Amino acid sequence: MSDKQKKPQKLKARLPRGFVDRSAADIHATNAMIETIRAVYERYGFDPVETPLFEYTDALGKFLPDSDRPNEGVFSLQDDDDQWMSLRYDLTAPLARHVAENFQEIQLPYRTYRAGYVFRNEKPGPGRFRQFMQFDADTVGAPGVQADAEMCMMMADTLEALGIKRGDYVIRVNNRKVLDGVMEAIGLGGEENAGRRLNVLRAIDKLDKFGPEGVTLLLGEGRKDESGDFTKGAGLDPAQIYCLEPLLSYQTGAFAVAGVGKNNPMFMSQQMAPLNSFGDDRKGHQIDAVGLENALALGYVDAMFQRIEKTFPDQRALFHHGGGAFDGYDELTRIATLAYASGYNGKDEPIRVRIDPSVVRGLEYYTGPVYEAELTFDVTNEKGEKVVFGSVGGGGRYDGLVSRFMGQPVPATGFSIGVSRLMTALKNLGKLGNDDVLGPVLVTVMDGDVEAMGRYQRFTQALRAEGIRAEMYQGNWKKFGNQLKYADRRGSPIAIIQGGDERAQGVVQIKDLIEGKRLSGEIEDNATWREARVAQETVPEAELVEKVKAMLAAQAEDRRRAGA
RNA sequence: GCGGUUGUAGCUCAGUUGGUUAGAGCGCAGGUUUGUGGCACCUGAGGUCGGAGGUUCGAGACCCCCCAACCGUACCA
Repeated sequence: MSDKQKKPQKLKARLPRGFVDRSAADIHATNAMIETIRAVYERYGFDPVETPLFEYTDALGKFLPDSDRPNEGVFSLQDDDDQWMSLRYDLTAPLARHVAENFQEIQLPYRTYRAGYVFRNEKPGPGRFRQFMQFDADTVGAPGVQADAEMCMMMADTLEALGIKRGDYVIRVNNRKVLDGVMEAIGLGGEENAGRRLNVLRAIDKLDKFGPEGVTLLLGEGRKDESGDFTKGAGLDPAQIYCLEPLLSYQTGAFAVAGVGKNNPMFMSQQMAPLNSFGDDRKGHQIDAVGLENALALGYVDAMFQRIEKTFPDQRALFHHGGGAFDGYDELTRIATLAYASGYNGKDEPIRVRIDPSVVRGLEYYTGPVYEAELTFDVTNEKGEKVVFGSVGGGGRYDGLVSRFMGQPVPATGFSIGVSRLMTALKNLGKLGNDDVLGPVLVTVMDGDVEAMGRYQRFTQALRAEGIRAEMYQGNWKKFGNQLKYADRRGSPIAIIQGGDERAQGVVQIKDLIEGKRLSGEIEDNATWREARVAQETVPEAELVEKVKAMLAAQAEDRRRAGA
């Protein structure tokens, strides 16, 4: 031991990586958002249900506990009976467990919603946390695509209820059967190719990030990123990539020139005259049923099928009645029809539910339609850069998830809204209250004896009884300046002051802190400022509450005018 | 996991080719003022210079290893 005494190392105050503390303003804003979303879901006839944050690990997914750590990606711990438990990473798997466990009591179709935190043990990034809130809605026990179509419409309604304008968002819809069929056709079917299929889906999923060129590289040999790091590709050959190309070149407004001939479908950009694209009238009738844009999208899918059929002629069964890819196409057509019939893609308004074959979405358990809510306006981030905000929620059909727990098939479809992420977007849109919560009226303490304190407390309670936020100063009352400083920092609108002089006369001082702050700009000298006692009124004790009410009302009116 | 960048006070950052006791602004605390917010002035607290080792008479700086954060990439059921 040396003579030099080291100071004891102070504990470092630090938040775990990927977690956040939430401020009062944030909590108020979140509550308001959740209430808005909830109202929409309720209107659609959905009922709430709540499940706990923990589930047995095996109920959550395909992962099974092995060694110390059951699996990456989830937070897990071992119960005292050695069973592995995990924090939920989404709200869908716990719902499936709930339904399976209470199957007797639940009336199908079961329409339900719930909001809550989910946890992912992953590397956090900007806007990505390890704990975040989701708000889900699901319909369990409804096999038809009308359930999926309704989910898309409800997502659209929800975004609009939150103040996002039509045209500033779009619900993009695809069908896993289409992607699965396409991959099967180009020789990626079967259990032995599961890994490659996953790689292909992952590559396509990065379309918005890397563009068609980047994804083409990922489908083939691989791609080098900015830092020089090389990402290995899916290893497809040129013929296979040729078949997948249409998925990559599809974009908002793109369409296929199917009519050039079944033997030579072409894919062109949106500048071409759209109606001419239907050289044969086989698709023409769809415009009346699904609207122009989705008719084009469906035509595009059809044209892609033709290209693949031509390249792999022995796979043609997949793309006709009874084939998987055709099923997917057919379901997409029906969703588009339902949306159009319900007025969701009106003639003179921006499209809301858009068929888009490039949507991949959640890689594992989806079995049919998948959908994604995307914001389409530009967002400026903290660094002043323009970024595309992208997806704020999504979902799809998961017919296999409940039946994992039971012997019979239980179809289900549902979606999830990323509450935190959507809130960031709403902030950027200015749709979310920068309106800070008003601080409490502060009853200051001039004298610290019990009798005086009792009076101050009585004032405070009288204000509270009228529904006014109020508090008596709880800090060191001897420093009076600090009391007003405190009120100022807290955003208190009004301070109540009663010292010995006022007490003797049975009056109180009511100080308008907001008006006072404004006037302080006009006073240079500190002494003058202190003497002036600006924006203060003296009223009899009995009129305290009424006067405060009047003053608050006047302040509210000022704010309203300034905001308008 | 892989690649790159960066680690100095609560925060944002200076710190010269290696040279005495590591600085500033903001914030915080106290005071001018035990009856009035802002502004001003005065005073003070606050540092294992991310950690360990090495080179050197001497390291915040140079070298090596480790750690962490950030960005990109991969994974994200």
